[in-house]
Amino acid sequence: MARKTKAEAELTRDAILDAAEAIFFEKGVARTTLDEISRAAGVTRGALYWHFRNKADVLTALIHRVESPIDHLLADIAEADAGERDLLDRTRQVFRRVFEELAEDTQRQRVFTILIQGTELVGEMQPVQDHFDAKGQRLVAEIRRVLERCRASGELPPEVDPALASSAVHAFVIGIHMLALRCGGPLDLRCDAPAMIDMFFAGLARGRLPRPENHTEIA
Amino acid sequence: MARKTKAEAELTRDAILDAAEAIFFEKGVARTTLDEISRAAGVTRGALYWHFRNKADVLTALIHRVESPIDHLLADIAEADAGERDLLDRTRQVFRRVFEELAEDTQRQRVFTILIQGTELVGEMQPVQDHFDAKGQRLVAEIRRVLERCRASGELPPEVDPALASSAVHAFVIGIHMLALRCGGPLDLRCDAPAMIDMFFAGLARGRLPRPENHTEIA
DNA sequence: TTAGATACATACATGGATGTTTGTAAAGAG
DNA sequence: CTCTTTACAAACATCCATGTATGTATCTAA
Repeated sequence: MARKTKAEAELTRDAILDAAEAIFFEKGVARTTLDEISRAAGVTRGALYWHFRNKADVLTALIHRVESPIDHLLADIAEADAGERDLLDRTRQVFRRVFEELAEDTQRQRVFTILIQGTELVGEMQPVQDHFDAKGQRLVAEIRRVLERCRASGELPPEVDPALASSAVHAFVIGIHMLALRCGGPLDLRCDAPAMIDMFFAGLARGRLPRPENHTEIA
Repeated sequence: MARKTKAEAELTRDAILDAAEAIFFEKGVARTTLDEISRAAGVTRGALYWHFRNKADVLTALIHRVESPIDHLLADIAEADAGERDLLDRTRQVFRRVFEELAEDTQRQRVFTILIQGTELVGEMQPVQDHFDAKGQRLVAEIRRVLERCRASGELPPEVDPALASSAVHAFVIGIHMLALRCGGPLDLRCDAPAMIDMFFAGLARGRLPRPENHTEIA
């Protein structure tokens, strides 16, 4: 085969990564073969093994293509930290921007989705995934009804949107699960998680707590 | 081989599930072979294939062993909904209990960890996972410093614990990513995510917003 | 008591993905 | 201009996990 120039070689490398990103995204990493990737990139496995050592190497290269958003966050926070006034509000804006920028960057979205994909539930396990998703939707709907009643009764301030808040509760609960259960999870289920729940609900109620004797400690 | 009685057969089935749970937990689903599972259970693959159709069937059986915590949640919320007063506070207690009970149930913890495991980063991808974990820790530390300054300056009420709140922000951000990026993600990055960030920070500040003109809309 | 079903173990058949090796035509260095 | 290196393609070797088929001893029901 005709040897390519350096620029062309870099082009095929990118093509391989693009193909891997697309196939990993829709089939999951474990169920994707190196032959599929190279074939989708218009080359053979020979090319792939020239540029990468194995599948894991391809994946790490994919990750390195999108600069870590946490780095981004850290830099922005440091910048916000340098200012003098409205520090909290500027930090809020930093976090807003993280998601606004992620919304524009579909490549980063795909790579993150690949990394997040739990247990490769795609394929044979798809019904399980769908089942869990449906349960989540029902949960959000229930919480929303509760929060609407709370706002009507004045337990919740009127500026809190029940629809948004219910989704927020869902996200919060999911996030706590992630941090507590995933490897190196720095969160303690017994102590941190309940305290964080209290904090979140106190924030929703703007700090207006009900009767203090109603607070149950761990039995 | 001597045929077992029904009770004994059910025992080997449980042994297979126990073994699968342990090995899935430490090696991930994709990198675990059915031979490992049956061997760890003290039987051969013949027994496994008698009780289950394939690996996915084993995994679904594992999931069904722990009743869905979302069902739990839904039931508890419905129960709380039935009451008359302090609805918000009782809902808060329901969510507290979810994590308190999860903390006691190590089996459910393992199954959930198996399901959550992202892209089977175990094995060759472990350094990537560790790298991300470290980044997360640094992020929490930075946020904590910012929140401490905010509390000192009065932007944050004194009852908000910066250490806890920083971890909460982390969990919240992770959860939003999950809901927005994962299959069937019901969250919109452009609209919902920033709004939820605003809501969270407003809750931290107990609704005390800074200058309103400081709120940036999506550029 | 016996015929069939059960609960496995064992052996086999197969594919399919990986890693490696070899071939090769052109690029690039001197 | 040639010699080496590059950037792959193509063929090979190998293994390993899966699925299935078969064997078989016991349980169980009639």
